[in-house]
Amino acid sequence: MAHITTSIEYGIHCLLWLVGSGDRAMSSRDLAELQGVSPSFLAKIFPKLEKAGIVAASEGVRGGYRLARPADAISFLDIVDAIEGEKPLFDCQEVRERCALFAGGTPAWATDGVCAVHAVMLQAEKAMRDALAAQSLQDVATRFGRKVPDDFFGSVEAWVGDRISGRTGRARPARESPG
Amino acid sequence: MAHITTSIEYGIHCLLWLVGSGDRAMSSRDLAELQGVSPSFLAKIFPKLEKAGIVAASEGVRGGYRLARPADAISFLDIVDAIEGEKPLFDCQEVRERCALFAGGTPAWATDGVCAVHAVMLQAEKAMRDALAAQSLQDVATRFGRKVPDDFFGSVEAWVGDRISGRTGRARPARESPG
DNA sequence: ATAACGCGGACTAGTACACTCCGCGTTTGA
DNA sequence: TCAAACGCGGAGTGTACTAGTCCGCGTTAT
Repeated sequence: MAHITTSIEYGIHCLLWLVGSGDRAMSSRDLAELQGVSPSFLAKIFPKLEKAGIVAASEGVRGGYRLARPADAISFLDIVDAIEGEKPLFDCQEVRERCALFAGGTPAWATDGVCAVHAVMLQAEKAMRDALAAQSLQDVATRFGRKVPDDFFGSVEAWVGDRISGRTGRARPARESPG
Repeated sequence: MAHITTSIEYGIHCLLWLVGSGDRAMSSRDLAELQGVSPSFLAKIFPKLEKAGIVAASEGVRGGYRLARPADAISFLDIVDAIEGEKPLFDCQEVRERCALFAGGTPAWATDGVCAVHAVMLQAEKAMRDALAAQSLQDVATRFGRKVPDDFFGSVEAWVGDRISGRTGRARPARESPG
Protein backbone atom coordinates (compact mmCIF):
# COMPACT_ATOMS: atom_id res chain seq x y z
CA MET A 1 0.00 0.00 0.00
CA ALA A 2 1.13 3.47 -0.73
CA HIS A 3 1.10 6.89 0.82
CA ILE A 4 0.39 8.44 -2.60
CA THR A 5 -3.07 7.04 -3.17
CA THR A 6 -4.96 5.87 -6.23
CA SER A 7 -7.18 8.94 -5.82
CA ILE A 8 -4.16 11.03 -6.69
CA GLU A 9 -3.24 8.73 -9.56
CA TYR A 10 -6.74 8.97 -11.05
CA GLY A 11 -6.80 12.72 -10.52
CA ILE A 12 -3.54 13.22 -12.36
CA HIS A 13 -4.57 11.03 -15.28
CA CYS A 14 -7.82 12.99 -15.60
CA LEU A 15 -6.03 16.32 -15.51
CA LEU A 16 -3.70 15.10 -18.24
CA TRP A 17 -6.73 14.51 -20.46
CA LEU A 18 -7.89 18.05 -19.73
CA VAL A 19 -4.57 19.52 -20.91
CA GLY A 20 -5.12 20.76 -24.45
CA SER A 21 -8.86 20.16 -24.36
CA GLY A 22 -9.11 23.95 -24.33
CA ASP A 23 -12.37 25.54 -23.28
CA ARG A 24 -14.50 22.43 -23.70
CA ALA A 25 -15.55 21.07 -20.33
CA MET A 26 -15.42 17.32 -19.76
CA SER A 27 -17.72 15.58 -17.31
CA SER A 28 -16.23 13.37 -14.63
CA ARG A 29 -18.24 10.45 -15.99
CA ASP A 30 -16.78 10.85 -19.48
CA LEU A 31 -13.29 11.03 -18.00
CA ALA A 32 -14.02 7.89 -16.02
CA GLU A 33 -15.30 5.86 -18.94
CA LEU A 34 -12.54 7.13 -21.21
CA GLN A 35 -10.03 5.66 -18.78
CA GLY A 36 -11.93 2.65 -17.55
CA VAL A 37 -12.12 3.69 -13.90
CA SER A 38 -15.03 4.04 -11.48
CA PRO A 39 -17.27 7.07 -12.29
CA SER A 40 -18.62 7.38 -8.76
CA PHE A 41 -15.12 7.33 -7.34
CA LEU A 42 -13.86 10.02 -9.71
CA ALA A 43 -16.88 12.12 -8.75
CA LYS A 44 -15.45 12.24 -5.20
CA ILE A 45 -12.07 13.48 -6.37
CA PHE A 46 -12.98 16.42 -8.57
CA PRO A 47 -14.58 18.64 -5.93
CA LYS A 48 -11.24 18.58 -4.12
CA LEU A 49 -9.42 19.71 -7.24
CA GLU A 50 -11.99 22.44 -7.68
CA LYS A 51 -11.65 23.73 -4.11
CA ALA A 52 -7.89 23.89 -4.62
CA GLY A 53 -8.37 26.05 -7.72
CA ILE A 54 -6.90 23.48 -10.09
CA VAL A 55 -10.04 22.91 -12.14
CA ALA A 56 -13.12 25.03 -12.76
CA ALA A 57 -16.54 23.42 -12.77
CA SER A 58 -19.58 24.29 -14.85
CA GLU A 59 -22.93 22.93 -13.74
CA GLY A 60 -25.91 21.79 -15.70
CA VAL A 61 -26.44 19.38 -18.55
CA ARG A 62 -23.40 20.21 -20.69
CA GLY A 63 -21.30 20.99 -17.67
CA GLY A 64 -18.04 19.49 -16.55
CA TYR A 65 -14.50 20.47 -15.70
CA ARG A 66 -11.65 22.31 -17.34
CA LEU A 67 -8.25 23.43 -16.05
CA ALA A 68 -8.50 26.62 -14.00
CA ARG A 69 -5.01 27.75 -15.00
CA PRO A 70 -2.32 26.88 -17.57
CA ALA A 71 -0.97 23.34 -17.33
CA ASP A 72 2.56 24.59 -16.74
CA ALA A 73 1.29 26.35 -13.61
CA ILE A 74 -0.04 23.13 -12.07
CA SER A 75 2.57 21.01 -10.33
CA PHE A 76 2.24 17.43 -9.17
CA LEU A 77 2.65 18.73 -5.63
CA ASP A 78 -0.39 20.97 -6.12
CA ILE A 79 -2.44 17.95 -7.09
CA VAL A 80 -1.16 15.74 -4.27
CA ASP A 81 -1.90 18.40 -1.67
CA ALA A 82 -5.30 19.15 -3.17
CA ILE A 83 -6.46 15.54 -2.96
CA GLU A 84 -4.62 14.27 0.11
CA GLY A 85 -4.63 17.48 2.12
CA GLU A 86 -0.97 18.01 3.07
CA LYS A 87 -0.68 14.98 5.32
CA PRO A 88 2.81 14.79 6.80
CA LEU A 89 5.11 11.92 5.89
CA PHE A 90 5.89 11.43 9.55
CA ASP A 91 3.93 12.04 12.72
CA CYS A 92 6.34 12.70 15.61
CA GLN A 93 5.26 11.09 18.88
CA GLU A 94 7.68 13.22 20.91
CA VAL A 95 9.35 10.20 22.46
CA ARG A 96 12.10 12.46 23.78
CA GLU A 97 9.69 13.89 26.37
CA ARG A 98 8.98 10.51 27.89
CA CYS A 99 12.44 9.48 29.07
CA ALA A 100 12.30 7.68 32.41
CA LEU A 101 15.15 9.84 33.68
CA PHE A 102 12.88 12.87 33.41
CA ALA A 103 10.55 11.58 36.11
CA GLY A 104 8.17 14.36 36.96
CA GLY A 105 9.38 17.09 34.64
CA THR A 106 11.06 17.12 31.26
CA PRO A 107 14.00 19.56 31.24
CA ALA A 108 14.00 22.41 28.77
CA TRP A 109 17.06 21.25 26.84
CA ALA A 110 15.25 18.01 25.92
CA THR A 111 12.33 19.69 24.19
CA ASP A 112 14.29 22.55 22.69
CA GLY A 113 13.73 22.85 18.94
CA VAL A 114 12.58 20.04 16.67
CA CYS A 115 13.20 16.41 17.66
CA ALA A 116 16.36 15.22 15.92
CA VAL A 117 14.61 12.23 14.40
CA HIS A 118 11.73 14.41 13.26
CA ALA A 119 14.17 16.82 11.64
CA VAL A 120 15.56 14.05 9.43
CA MET A 121 12.08 13.04 8.35
CA LEU A 122 11.13 16.64 7.58
CA GLN A 123 14.21 16.87 5.41
CA ALA A 124 13.25 13.70 3.55
CA GLU A 125 9.70 14.95 3.12
CA LYS A 126 10.97 18.22 1.72
CA ALA A 127 13.14 16.36 -0.80
CA MET A 128 10.08 14.45 -1.96
CA ARG A 129 7.89 17.53 -2.15
CA ASP A 130 10.55 19.44 -4.06
CA ALA A 131 10.69 16.64 -6.61
CA LEU A 132 6.91 16.73 -7.00
CA ALA A 133 6.88 20.51 -7.23
CA ALA A 134 9.43 20.39 -10.05
CA GLN A 135 7.10 18.48 -12.35
CA SER A 136 4.21 20.28 -14.00
CA LEU A 137 1.19 18.82 -15.72
CA GLN A 138 2.45 20.36 -18.94
CA ASP A 139 5.81 18.58 -18.62
CA VAL A 140 4.23 15.15 -18.47
CA ALA A 141 1.58 15.96 -21.08
CA THR A 142 4.32 17.01 -23.49
CA ARG A 143 6.33 13.90 -22.74
CA PHE A 144 3.25 11.79 -23.38
CA GLY A 145 2.37 13.68 -26.56
CA ARG A 146 5.66 12.67 -28.11
CA LYS A 147 4.80 8.98 -27.70
CA VAL A 148 1.37 8.84 -29.30
CA PRO A 149 0.62 8.35 -33.01
CA ASP A 150 -0.39 11.40 -35.08
CA ASP A 151 -4.10 10.65 -35.19
CA PHE A 152 -4.52 9.82 -31.50
CA PHE A 153 -5.76 13.15 -30.21
CA GLY A 154 -8.08 13.35 -33.21
CA SER A 155 -9.59 10.02 -32.17
CA VAL A 156 -10.03 11.30 -28.63
CA GLU A 157 -11.79 14.43 -29.85
CA ALA A 158 -14.09 12.27 -31.96
CA TRP A 159 -14.85 9.92 -29.07
CA VAL A 160 -15.70 12.77 -26.72
CA GLY A 161 -17.74 14.68 -29.27
CA ASP A 162 -19.57 11.50 -30.19
CA ARG A 163 -20.52 10.87 -26.57
CA ILE A 164 -21.81 14.37 -25.91
CA SER A 165 -23.85 14.69 -29.06
CA GLY A 166 -25.04 11.11 -28.65
CA ARG A 167 -26.46 11.92 -25.24
CA THR A 168 -28.15 15.14 -26.21
CA GLY A 169 -29.54 13.59 -29.37
CA ARG A 170 -27.97 15.90 -31.96
CA ALA A 171 -26.33 12.97 -33.75
CA ARG A 172 -26.20 9.15 -33.68
CA PRO A 173 -29.86 8.69 -32.81
CA ALA A 174 -29.75 5.00 -33.71
CA ARG A 175 -27.33 3.09 -31.49
CA GLU A 176 -28.36 2.07 -27.98
CA SER A 177 -31.92 3.25 -28.55
CA PRO A 178 -34.24 2.41 -25.67
CA GLY A 179 -36.55 -0.58 -26.16
CA MET B 1 -1.48 9.28 9.55
CA ALA B 2 1.91 8.81 8.17
CA HIS B 3 3.68 6.54 5.76
CA ILE B 4 6.74 6.47 8.01
CA THR B 5 5.23 4.65 10.96
CA THR B 6 5.66 4.91 14.70
CA SER B 7 7.38 1.51 14.58
CA ILE B 8 10.17 3.19 12.67
CA GLU B 9 10.19 6.11 15.08
CA TYR B 10 10.49 3.81 18.10
CA GLY B 11 13.13 1.73 16.35
CA ILE B 12 15.31 4.74 15.61
CA HIS B 13 15.03 6.12 19.14
CA CYS B 14 16.06 2.72 20.53
CA LEU B 15 19.01 2.46 18.20
CA LEU B 16 20.14 5.92 19.27
CA TRP B 17 20.30 4.67 22.87
CA LEU B 18 22.42 1.76 21.71
CA VAL B 19 24.95 4.09 20.06
CA GLY B 20 27.86 4.36 22.46
CA SER B 21 26.55 1.72 24.83
CA GLY B 22 29.45 -0.36 23.56
CA ASP B 23 29.40 -4.10 24.09
CA ARG B 24 26.73 -4.08 26.79
CA ALA B 25 23.48 -5.53 25.47
CA MET B 26 20.22 -3.79 26.37
CA SER B 27 16.95 -5.66 26.58
CA SER B 28 13.97 -4.42 24.60
CA ARG B 29 12.03 -4.04 27.84
CA ASP B 30 14.66 -1.76 29.36
CA LEU B 31 14.70 0.31 26.20
CA ALA B 32 10.92 0.54 26.34
CA GLU B 33 10.75 1.64 29.94
CA LEU B 34 13.63 4.04 29.51
CA GLN B 35 11.61 5.79 26.83
CA GLY B 36 8.10 5.32 28.14
CA VAL B 37 6.80 3.27 25.23
CA SER B 38 5.06 -0.11 25.05
CA PRO B 39 7.45 -3.03 25.83
CA SER B 40 5.38 -5.59 23.94
CA PHE B 41 5.27 -3.35 20.89
CA LEU B 42 9.03 -2.79 20.89
CA ALA B 43 9.49 -6.54 21.15
CA LYS B 44 7.85 -6.85 17.72
CA ILE B 45 10.22 -4.37 16.12
CA PHE B 46 13.62 -5.67 17.18
CA PRO B 47 13.50 -9.03 15.38
CA LYS B 48 13.13 -7.06 12.12
CA LEU B 49 16.20 -5.00 12.92
CA GLU B 50 18.04 -8.18 13.74
CA LYS B 51 17.10 -9.91 10.48
CA ALA B 52 18.31 -6.85 8.60
CA GLY B 53 21.69 -7.12 10.32
CA ILE B 54 21.35 -3.79 12.12
CA VAL B 55 21.40 -5.19 15.65
CA ALA B 56 22.77 -8.43 17.11
CA ALA B 57 20.76 -10.30 19.73
CA SER B 58 22.00 -12.32 22.68
CA GLU B 59 19.58 -14.70 24.35
CA GLY B 60 19.15 -15.70 27.95
CA VAL B 61 18.72 -13.85 31.17
CA ARG B 62 21.29 -11.10 30.66
CA GLY B 63 20.65 -10.97 26.94
CA GLY B 64 19.50 -8.11 24.79
CA TYR B 65 20.57 -6.16 21.73
CA ARG B 66 23.57 -4.19 20.57
CA LEU B 67 24.44 -2.57 17.26
CA ALA B 68 25.73 -5.11 14.74
CA ARG B 69 27.95 -2.54 13.00
CA PRO B 70 29.32 0.95 13.60
CA ALA B 71 26.67 3.66 13.95
CA ASP B 72 28.09 5.59 11.00
CA ALA B 73 27.40 2.55 8.82
CA ILE B 74 23.68 2.50 9.69
CA SER B 75 21.57 4.93 7.69
CA PHE B 76 18.01 5.99 8.38
CA LEU B 77 17.08 4.34 5.09
CA ASP B 78 18.47 1.03 6.37
CA ILE B 79 16.21 1.28 9.40
CA VAL B 80 13.12 2.29 7.44
CA ASP B 81 13.56 -0.56 4.99
CA ALA B 82 14.29 -3.03 7.78
CA ILE B 83 11.08 -2.26 9.63
CA GLU B 84 8.71 -1.35 6.84
CA GLY B 85 10.03 -3.69 4.18
CA GLU B 86 10.69 -1.42 1.18
CA LYS B 87 7.07 -0.55 0.49
CA PRO B 88 6.79 1.70 -2.55
CA LEU B 89 5.55 5.26 -2.17
CA PHE B 90 3.19 4.76 -5.08
CA ASP B 91 1.41 1.73 -6.49
CA CYS B 92 0.78 2.24 -10.22
CA GLN B 93 -2.63 0.98 -11.35
CA GLU B 94 -1.63 1.09 -15.02
CA VAL B 95 -4.53 3.32 -15.97
CA ARG B 96 -2.93 3.88 -19.38
CA GLU B 97 -3.82 0.33 -20.42
CA ARG B 98 -7.51 0.86 -19.81
CA CYS B 99 -8.26 3.68 -22.27
CA ALA B 100 -11.67 3.20 -23.91
CA LEU B 101 -10.10 3.91 -27.31
CA PHE B 102 -8.05 0.74 -26.94
CA ALA B 103 -11.15 -1.45 -27.07
CA GLY B 104 -9.99 -5.03 -27.32
CA GLY B 105 -6.24 -4.55 -27.42
CA THR B 106 -3.87 -1.99 -25.95
CA PRO B 107 -1.32 -0.87 -28.57
CA ALA B 108 2.38 -1.38 -27.86
CA TRP B 109 3.22 2.35 -27.76
CA ALA B 110 0.85 2.84 -24.85
CA THR B 111 2.55 0.36 -22.53
CA ASP B 112 6.09 1.05 -23.67
CA GLY B 113 8.38 1.85 -20.74
CA VAL B 114 7.25 3.16 -17.37
CA CYS B 115 3.97 5.06 -17.05
CA ALA B 116 4.74 8.80 -17.17
CA VAL B 117 2.90 9.45 -13.93
CA HIS B 118 4.64 6.53 -12.26
CA ALA B 119 8.00 7.88 -13.41
CA VAL B 120 7.42 11.15 -11.57
CA MET B 121 6.50 9.30 -8.39
CA LEU B 122 9.57 7.07 -8.64
CA GLN B 123 11.68 10.18 -8.94
CA ALA B 124 10.05 11.69 -5.85
CA GLU B 125 10.52 8.45 -3.94
CA LYS B 126 14.19 8.35 -4.90
CA ALA B 127 14.66 11.91 -3.65
CA MET B 128 13.16 10.90 -0.31
CA ARG B 129 15.23 7.73 -0.04
CA ASP B 130 18.41 9.60 -0.92
CA ALA B 131 17.73 12.05 1.88
CA LEU B 132 17.20 9.19 4.34
CA ALA B 133 20.31 7.39 3.12
CA ALA B 134 22.38 10.52 3.70
CA GLN B 135 21.73 10.51 7.45
CA SER B 136 23.45 7.97 9.67
CA LEU B 137 22.66 6.98 13.20
CA GLN B 138 26.01 8.44 14.23
CA ASP B 139 25.14 11.82 12.70
CA VAL B 140 22.01 12.20 14.79
CA ALA B 141 23.59 10.72 17.93
CA THR B 142 26.41 13.25 17.68
CA ARG B 143 23.95 16.07 17.10
CA PHE B 144 21.98 14.95 20.15
CA GLY B 145 25.10 14.54 22.26
CA ARG B 146 25.91 18.22 21.82
CA LYS B 147 22.59 19.19 23.40
CA VAL B 148 22.67 17.18 26.61
CA PRO B 149 24.27 18.23 29.92
CA ASP B 150 27.61 16.71 30.83
CA ASP B 151 26.33 14.21 33.35
CA PHE B 152 23.43 12.90 31.26
CA PHE B 153 25.05 9.80 29.80
CA GLY B 154 26.43 9.03 33.23
CA SER B 155 22.90 9.07 34.62
CA VAL B 156 21.76 6.76 31.84
CA GLU B 157 24.55 4.31 32.59
CA ALA B 158 23.56 4.36 36.25
CA TRP B 159 19.88 3.83 35.47
CA VAL B 160 20.59 0.87 33.21
CA GLY B 161 23.14 -0.70 35.56
CA ASP B 162 20.78 -0.23 38.45
CA ARG B 163 17.96 -2.01 36.64
CA ILE B 164 20.05 -5.00 35.61
CA SER B 165 21.66 -5.56 38.99
CA GLY B 166 18.35 -4.84 40.71
CA ARG B 167 16.65 -7.62 38.77
CA THR B 168 19.34 -10.19 39.35
CA GLY B 169 19.55 -9.25 42.98
CA ARG B 170 23.17 -8.14 43.13
CA ALA B 171 22.18 -4.76 44.52
CA ARG B 172 19.20 -2.74 45.67
CA PRO B 173 17.42 -5.66 47.35
CA ALA B 174 15.15 -3.36 49.36
CA ARG B 175 12.94 -1.21 47.13
CA GLU B 176 9.77 -2.62 45.54
CA SER B 177 10.01 -5.74 47.65
CA PRO B 178 6.97 -8.05 47.34
CA GLY B 179 4.44 -7.95 50.14
C1' DA C 1 -40.12 18.88 -17.88
C1' DT C 2 -36.62 15.75 -18.27
C1' DA C 3 -32.10 14.38 -18.08
C1' DA C 4 -27.36 15.39 -17.60
C1' DC C 5 -24.48 17.72 -14.74
C1' DG C 6 -21.79 18.95 -10.07
C1' DC C 7 -22.17 18.52 -5.01
C1' DG C 8 -22.17 16.29 -0.62
C1' DG C 9 -23.41 13.03 2.90
C1' DA C 10 -23.95 8.20 4.39
C1' DC C 11 -22.61 3.81 3.85
C1' DT C 12 -19.62 -0.66 3.16
C1' DA C 13 -15.62 -3.96 2.61
C1' DG C 14 -10.94 -4.55 2.98
C1' DT C 15 -6.54 -3.55 4.82
C1' DA C 16 -2.93 -1.59 7.61
C1' DC C 17 -1.31 0.06 11.91
C1' DA C 18 -0.63 0.18 16.96
C1' DC C 19 -0.71 -2.81 20.46
C1' DT C 20 -1.53 -7.09 23.49
C1' DC C 21 -1.10 -11.88 24.92
C1' DC C 22 0.62 -16.34 25.06
C1' DG C 23 3.78 -20.19 24.64
C1' DC C 24 8.34 -21.72 23.14
C1' DG C 25 13.53 -22.47 23.61
C1' DT C 26 17.70 -20.42 25.62
C1' DT C 27 20.62 -18.76 29.18
C1' DT C 28 22.08 -17.31 33.65
C1' DG C 29 22.39 -17.07 38.68
C1' DA C 30 20.39 -18.05 43.19
C1' DT D 1 18.40 -27.56 39.17
C1' DC D 2 14.90 -24.58 38.71
C1' DA D 3 12.94 -20.12 38.27
C1' DA D 4 13.28 -15.90 36.04
C1' DA D 5 14.84 -12.98 32.40
C1' DC D 6 15.70 -13.00 27.86
C1' DG D 7 14.59 -13.26 22.44
C1' DC D 8 11.24 -15.25 19.16
C1' DG D 9 6.97 -15.93 16.72
C1' DG D 10 2.07 -16.62 16.05
C1' DA D 11 -2.54 -15.21 17.04
C1' DG D 12 -5.30 -12.07 18.29
C1' DT D 13 -7.90 -6.80 18.93
C1' DG D 14 -9.47 -2.05 18.04
C1' DT D 15 -9.17 1.81 15.26
C1' DA D 16 -8.51 4.41 11.20
C1' DC D 17 -8.02 5.04 6.44
C1' DT D 18 -8.65 3.73 1.59
C1' DA D 19 -11.44 2.44 -2.38
C1' DG D 20 -15.70 2.35 -3.87
C1' DT D 21 -21.08 2.68 -3.93
C1' DC D 22 -25.54 4.88 -3.45
C1' DC D 23 -28.64 8.42 -2.78
C1' DG D 24 -30.86 12.96 -2.93
C1' DC D 25 -30.11 17.88 -3.74
C1' DG D 26 -29.86 22.22 -6.79
C1' DT D 27 -28.52 23.76 -11.46
C1' DT D 28 -28.87 24.04 -16.41
C1' DA D 29 -29.49 23.01 -21.42
C1' DT D 30 -32.60 20.90 -24.80
